[in-house]
Parts: sequence; C-alpha cells; structure tokens
Amino acid sequence: MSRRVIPLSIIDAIVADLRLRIYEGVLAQGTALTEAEVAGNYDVARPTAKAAIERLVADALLERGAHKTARVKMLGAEAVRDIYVARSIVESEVVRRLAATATVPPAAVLANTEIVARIPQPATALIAPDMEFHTALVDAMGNTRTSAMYRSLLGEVRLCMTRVQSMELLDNKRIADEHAAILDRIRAGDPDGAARALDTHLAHARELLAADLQHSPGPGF
Amino acid sequence: MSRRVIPLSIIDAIVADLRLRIYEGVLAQGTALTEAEVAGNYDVARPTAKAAIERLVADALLERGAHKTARVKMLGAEAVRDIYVARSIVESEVVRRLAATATVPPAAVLANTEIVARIPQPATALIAPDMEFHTALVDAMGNTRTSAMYRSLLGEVRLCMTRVQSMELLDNKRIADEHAAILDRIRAGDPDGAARALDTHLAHARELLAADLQHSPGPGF
DNA sequence: CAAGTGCACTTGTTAGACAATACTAGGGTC
DNA sequence: GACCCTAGTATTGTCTAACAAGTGCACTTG
Repeated sequence: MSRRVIPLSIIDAIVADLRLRIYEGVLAQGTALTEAEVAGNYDVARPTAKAAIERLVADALLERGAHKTARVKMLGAEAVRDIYVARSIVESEVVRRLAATATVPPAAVLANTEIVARIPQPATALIAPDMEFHTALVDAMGNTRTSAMYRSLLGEVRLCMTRVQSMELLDNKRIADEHAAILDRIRAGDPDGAARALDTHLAHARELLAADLQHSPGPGF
Repeated sequence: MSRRVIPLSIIDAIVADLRLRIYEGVLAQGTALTEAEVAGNYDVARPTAKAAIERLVADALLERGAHKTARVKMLGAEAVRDIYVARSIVESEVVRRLAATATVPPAAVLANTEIVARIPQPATALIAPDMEFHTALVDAMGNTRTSAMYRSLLGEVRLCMTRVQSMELLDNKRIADEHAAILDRIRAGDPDGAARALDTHLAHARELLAADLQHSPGPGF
C-alpha cells in the first residue's frame, strides 16, 4: 500500500497526506500509527516519518505518550464541548467587533449562498462551505494570530465531523438561516445580537454533536 | 560553554532551557541558532538539536525558512499589535462570560494583590504576576483549548517583554488599578463594563509597547 | 567598480544501530 | 482454574555517519 506524494518537502507532503486521510476517515479514530509503518507506506526513513507524526501530534490530530505509539485522536463528548466553547469564545468576540463597524465579510456571504444552494444535498456537502463561512468571519478581523488559533481549532472540528454517524441530525436549512441571522446582525451594527446569534448557532451544533458522540462507542472503548 | 540539563526527555530539557534563555534575553532577538551549534552546546546529536529547534519554531519563539538557520524571533510594532489584539479578543470575551455569572477568579485576585505589593519595585518585577493575573482569568473558564491558545500567545508576549528597553514606561500603579477595575466589573456582574475595562487595559499596554519598539532598532536591522 | 563564479556552511534526508521502555504471551505456582 | 511473574517482542528515543541540496559570502575577473 505504498502511497506516492509530490516532492514539496517530503515531510510536509506526508503530513498533508496523512491529514487528508484522517479527515476522510480512512484512518479511523484510535487507529495506531507506528513510525515504521508510516515510513514503510511512504518509502521514507523512519526519522522522516517520526517528524511527520510529531507535527500531527502538535496539530492535535494525533496523540501519543512517551514510548507509546501514536493514535488518531479520539474525541468524546467532553472534548467536543471544549472545542465548541473555545470556538464560541473567539468567534463571538469577532462578530461583536465586526458588528461594531458593520463590516460584513464578503467571503462569508459567498460561503453562505453556497450553503443555501446545497440545502437539498446530503449534510456532508455542507461541511466545507460551513467551515469556510466561519473561517471567513475570523479572517475578516485581519489578525494573523487569531486566524491561526482558530484554524487549529477547526482541524479538530473537522476531525470529529468524520466521527458523527448520522449526519442528518444537522438541519441544512437551519444552518443557512442561522448564518444569515449572524450576517444580518453584523450588517445592522448590533454587536450583542450578532454575538448572541453566533452563540446559539454554535451551542446548537455543539449539543447535537455531543449527544451523538455520547451514544456511539465513546473514546474509552 | 557546555550546558548540562536534567535527563527528563533530552529534547524536552533542551527546549525548556532554550526557552528560558530566550526569555531571559541571554539569546537576544535575531540571534542565529544553528543545529550544529545547539547540538554542540548540549552535547547531543544534531537530529536531537534539530527537533528542539523545530519545537521552538512551532512555539513561535524561533523562526526559520527552508534551508535557513533559525533565529530568535524579532518582534516589531506590527507583531506586538497583532499579539495584543489577539489577546484582547480572547480575554475580553472571557471576562464577559465571567462577569455574566459574577465569577471572580481567586487566583486573579491573588495575583493582583501581589502586583499591588510590588508597586514600588522595578517594573520587571511585575512581569510574572501580571501574566499570572491574565492567565488566571482565562483559566477560570475551565476550557483547556482556550487556555492552550492563550498560553501560546503569552509566550510571544514574554518574548517581546525582553525587548522593551525602558521598562519604566509601564506605570505599576496604573496596571494594578486597571486590573482592579476589571475584577470590580466582573464582581458587579457587568459584562460590557468588564470587557471595556479589559480592552482599554490591553490597548494601553499595546500602544506603549508598540511605540517603544517603533523607536528602537526595528526587526529590519 | 560591477557582475559572475565558486567555496564553505547549513539544512534536508537517509541508513543503520543500540538502549530503554511498553505490550504480550507464556509458564509456573497456589 | 486463576493469578502473578517472567521472558520475548515490538516500538520508540537517541546516536553516529554520511551525502545531497540549497544559501550566502568572498573572491576573482572583466
């Protein structure tokens, strides 16, 4: 099962490919990734594979303790809540500030029209534009470190998306409407309203995901 | 100049020691750190030194491009503004939420009494308790990811502290007072007031630092 | 003096090896 | 038959040695 990668920086390419395979769910949560195994799959030396694994651990997509083999991170209900609260803290303040100047990010508007267009499609088709919407909001602040922080959070969000079994628990139309409400409050120059709209939007998604993960075989077993 | 380190994990120990020396200013901003040099100083192999350097690059304390030697990060006025805005985004929402439940973090109170006690001392004595104060606020949210994000920001703050020449531009008493005001607004259950107090506090520090860095020989040279 | 060339330095990556630690299975004992 | 202890195996941590490739500087040359 030898996989080829473009020679950018070998380790970068491996990181990118592994990340993709984790996002796709090819590498399910809890999957063990030994250094030798990774090295073999990509035909590279073990130190190279090691470096790639360590980068993904730093990105919170893998986890491992000293002398233990790395595993694809397991996300339980508590972890999901933690992630979404963190998102909420960053994003609600962001939309608050955007609303203060009534700055509606064009990229966010665009992303939501894309979401509206995909309402009839399966929920998985919404993942990308949904993330694009939220990223656009944060990036509109023009603050590199805030964007970087948020991006690392989204990596974990993306990870737990693959774990959600019944994607249909997410109501496409409702998502589009909630996004529209957030944009509306920003446009109206209503910081409190924007923050409130965003908070309920994230809280809604959070509890649906958390409930779903509670039922399915948790990270414990 | 061979430095000894406790045998925890060799690379962890090196990372910790380098970080300390950067914070202390022993390794001034812009200092080049070649892999061979680090390896020699700690009597370890080059791959080990390489790993340590890469960890510090990930922590944003060092920076380096492909095939170029790592240097202690230079922080200019724009970088400081970016950092402080990011801090402000996280912290103001945090205090907002703390105020919503009138939850005054005991650790923050303690840290500020320490600051009050050190008002007569030189400003450098305030760095530690000041960071402790802000960290306590964020940690009071009980959100691991938010705390982690904030900690990475503080690493850079700490870094730029060593670069500020005339520390006396920071008025100790004013810092203590502004902290007290934040705690007061939280205690009063006044989210907007707390957020506003925190925002002005950080904006004040930010502009003083930025102005100072503008004058001193910038990151360019 | 300007521009091109070449060398020294540094990083990227590999190979192979050994020590130390964690997991697993087997055997012995109660 | 159940449990503990031990040995073996797999895996990671670190090292040495080496070569290729890229960067920057100094030097030469026009």
